Amino acid sequence: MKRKSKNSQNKNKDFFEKVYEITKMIPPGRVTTYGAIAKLIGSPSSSRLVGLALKYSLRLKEYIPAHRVVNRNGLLTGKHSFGDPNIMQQLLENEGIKVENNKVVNFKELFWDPYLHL
DNA sequence: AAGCTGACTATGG
DNA sequence: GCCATAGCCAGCT
Repeated sequence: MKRKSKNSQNKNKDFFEKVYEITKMIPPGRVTTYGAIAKLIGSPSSSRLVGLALKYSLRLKEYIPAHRVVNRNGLLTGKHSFGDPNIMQQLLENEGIKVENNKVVNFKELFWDPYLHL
């Protein structure tokens, strides 16, 4: 059956969904990076979309531990998207992650590699 | 409907 | 060693 072209809006929503799925995998007290997620999905250069997806994930009814995702420097670049800049840091500290100067302390050690989960 | 934006990252000057 | 630029791609306005 050929489908009408009106369904041409079949866009790759998988990207966002995968981002959500991977983000949910992140264990408490751990953090990962946009690049790692993007690479895991298959588009290492699409790290922006990861952040974008996480931003929109905040609107979702489902809870996504978006605060566990930081940039490759361990910097809380997305803290401002939580409504108030302190929320993200509070969430991280609540899980035992130390944040100093908007940066995750011992980021390298706390980094959770999604590949290890596969 | 078309263009802008963005929670990035790597590279070059 | 810091600032500027380019690539990336889809959802949002």
